[in-house]
Amino acid sequence: MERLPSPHRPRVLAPITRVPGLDYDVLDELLGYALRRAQVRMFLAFHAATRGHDITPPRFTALVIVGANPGISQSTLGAVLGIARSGAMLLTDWMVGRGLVERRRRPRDGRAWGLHLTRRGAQALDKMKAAVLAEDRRRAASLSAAERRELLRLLEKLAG
Amino acid sequence: MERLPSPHRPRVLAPITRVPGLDYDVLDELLGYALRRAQVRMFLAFHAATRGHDITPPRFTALVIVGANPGISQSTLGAVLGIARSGAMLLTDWMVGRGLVERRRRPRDGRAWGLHLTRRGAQALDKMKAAVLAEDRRRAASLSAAERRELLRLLEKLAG
DNA sequence: TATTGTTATACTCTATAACTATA
DNA sequence: TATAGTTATAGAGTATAACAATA
Repeated sequence: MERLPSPHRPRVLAPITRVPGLDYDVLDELLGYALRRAQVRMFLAFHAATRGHDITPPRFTALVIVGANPGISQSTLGAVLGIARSGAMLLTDWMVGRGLVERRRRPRDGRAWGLHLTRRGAQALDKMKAAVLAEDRRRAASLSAAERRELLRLLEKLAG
Repeated sequence: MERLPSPHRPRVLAPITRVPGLDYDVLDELLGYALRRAQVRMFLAFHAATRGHDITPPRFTALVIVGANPGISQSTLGAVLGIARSGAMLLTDWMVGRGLVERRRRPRDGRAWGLHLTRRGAQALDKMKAAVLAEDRRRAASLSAAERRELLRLLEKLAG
């Protein structure tokens, strides 16, 4: 049962275009502001790549992490995403409700669930990964391959 | 009248630390994900620099833009921030309520307001700009000056 | 005691839509 | 007709707090 997008769902960030003739003052010297603008652009790439999948960056991240780390707990998933347990729970509910992930009881610890991709989840994720990666590269086409690698390196170094 | 921070206000993003021993799969190859992590780090810098000011990145951006472009309209301000008119209105209400900005009628166009910093707003903004810029640089101290410039250049190129 | 998952609740941000006044 | 501002309303995302089950 495909969920109809409500009038409020599309929620695509507008591209933050520079308004001509305006003075941006100190904003032009702030890494934080430059990061924000670049991130909005890459979010639009993400959105274009996943159109019609009802997916968001946190949801995609969660699926990738579950896929690469089968049996991970909801709490650890929340730690990866930097959100509270209650949020990780709602996110998991969404993945389970979509039939992409299943909760399995852990043999050693009756408190925690282990999360696993379903067959359908694995198939859907493979397609999404390819599409997102391709679009991420396409939107960064204004950079040379060397510049792209250098940007990734500097961002990693900055994020710590 | 200083507004008391409700239990919900602090709302500081957790630093997205990499969980050791976990496989991040394709996320490590995505510019979008690297940008997000770096941006969270720089947001924490912003938060540290503006502690106690009840300020957020959009509010700071708005104040800087009004300061550097006196007489700007709410709609244009919204365009800079990439938000709808209604949101620009609430943002302006906040600045006016804080005594940082005032709305002045325009002589030529009775529809639009012109936004201007108050004397108090100009003083507060000067302090904030200095603090935010210093902290932005401090958090990027893991980069050399040349790397910082190169990162800014690449981000500008990417954001378009 | 500490941790995992869960539920209930609250808040921020932003969107859409309809309206008023002015151009 | 078009634009600026305004108001009302709705939804997504995430937080805190309290609780039960398990460790």
